[in-house]
Amino acid sequence: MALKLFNTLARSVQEFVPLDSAGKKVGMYCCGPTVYDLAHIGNFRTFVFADLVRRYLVFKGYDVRHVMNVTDVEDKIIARVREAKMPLRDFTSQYEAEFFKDLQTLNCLLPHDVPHATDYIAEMIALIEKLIARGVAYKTADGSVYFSIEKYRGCGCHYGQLVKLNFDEMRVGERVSSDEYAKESLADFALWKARVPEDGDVFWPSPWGAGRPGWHIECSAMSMKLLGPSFDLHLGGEDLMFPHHEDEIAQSEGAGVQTAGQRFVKYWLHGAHLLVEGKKMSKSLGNFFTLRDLLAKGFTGTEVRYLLLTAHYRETFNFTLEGLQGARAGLKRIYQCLDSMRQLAQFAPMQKLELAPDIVGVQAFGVTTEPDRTFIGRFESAMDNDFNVSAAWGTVFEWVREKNRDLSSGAMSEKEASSNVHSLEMVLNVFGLRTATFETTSAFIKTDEASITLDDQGTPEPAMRLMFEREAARKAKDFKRADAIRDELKRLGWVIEDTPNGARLKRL
RNA sequence: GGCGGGGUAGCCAAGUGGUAAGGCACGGCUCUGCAAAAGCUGCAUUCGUCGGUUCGAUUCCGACCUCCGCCUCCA
Repeated sequence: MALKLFNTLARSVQEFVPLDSAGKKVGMYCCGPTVYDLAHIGNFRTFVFADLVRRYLVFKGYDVRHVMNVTDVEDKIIARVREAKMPLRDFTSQYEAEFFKDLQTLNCLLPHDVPHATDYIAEMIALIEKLIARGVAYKTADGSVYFSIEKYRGCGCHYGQLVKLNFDEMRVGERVSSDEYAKESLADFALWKARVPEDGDVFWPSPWGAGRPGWHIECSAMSMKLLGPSFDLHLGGEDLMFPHHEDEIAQSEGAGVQTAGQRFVKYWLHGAHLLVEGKKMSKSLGNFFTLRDLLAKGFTGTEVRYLLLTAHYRETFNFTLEGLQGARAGLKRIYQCLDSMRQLAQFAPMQKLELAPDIVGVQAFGVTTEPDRTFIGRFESAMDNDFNVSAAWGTVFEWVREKNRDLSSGAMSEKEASSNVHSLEMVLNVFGLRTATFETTSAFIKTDEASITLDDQGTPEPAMRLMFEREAARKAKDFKRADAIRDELKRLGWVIEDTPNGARLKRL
């Protein structure tokens, strides 16, 4: 089955065919964070989507190289650095650390490369020199360098590939009075900005004098350095289409480094923004959420991730706390099913957060079981259709109901359970949601005629003791006592479930 | 003003020229000492409005209403 995706370049859905002649290697670049503040939930929608794309490509058998930049020099950062009176790196590294912490909470795989803009100044300068040499960039009197849209278009290049632009409204020769720089045309954009006093210590030497890079050049320089002048996928939020991505194309293709007939990027994917409670996020509306805000409300990264992955990436998504509550319930349903099947298949407790995105097989009874190909196939054809996660979840929930039915009627063998666990974990792994069951299940008492055994998964002593006491009370038909213990456990944050095989303790 | 994306049950959200997936919430039932979990079951004669094409449209076309995004700060 072939993956089809919406390529902004073509404004249509296209079959994904990697540039690699072997059809195996895939280069993927995602515009990363600008580290001047904590990232918000909207930013993470984009990064979680990128992570999904990567995981799905790996699932499809591709060898993916994922690059995500960190923008650590830029106007807003410089302004904040001045306020904070801190060295640039000290300032940006604190937000960068928080960003990666959040990314991990959301169970996003670390990109293979995380280039920092400030580490690639030399590459940017080299690229700018190439652009000047080819006549599509020019230096101004103050020592800045601009990209000339007019010259670029003059060489037969197309500016306006991702968005339709109306050049009649971008009159050449006009000046924006607020712009302190002297560029030839309004549409031109800065490749290199000459140093100004407000920049403080933030500047680098260059052939045109001290200064700092423009906003777009870093992505061109770093992506081409790490993935080559032509690569497969470039993703980012929809707002980056113009001007950021458009300018990236201009700079990268304007340098003439691609081989004939090749583009800078073959497929551009843009994720839609999200609204919070139906409105654009803003601090004054009180609907501005960082990940830590949501964690403080008692939600987990897993739940947030799941919610972000329930809607199609090209649709505006309305993020609400009510939705998050619903996400919790839905996810719980899936994990409950997985958990019961694991129990039946007698798997060892799940190991903590595993970062490898590929899952080859699940071990049970010393053998690797085969997944349910029908289910996986349904999931795959949904995802192949431009990452139609809603349809994919539909197949998952239908399958879960079917498995629950088998589970309760006793129609599922241990071996089938093992295969089903394998199947569900493969799918959950693509969503980056494979790892969370250990958060819910913690202890299980098996109550045979002869003995009581405990399958402990790190449950604290008091909860376990109460579970035993309740089990004893139930055997003695002292239900009043048993119910009192259940309430007590609830106060401690545990819910107890009586199953045909014994009691089970779960985190609330 | 230009360009683009939407409006599907209480909420979220797929989808198709042939009569509306899935999840959450809610109600009933089964199971249970009681619960929980799970299962079964009920829950949009209808897909923003009005026209048109068609044997048939939520799906195609047109107009309108409305929400949102981008138009050089922005995931």
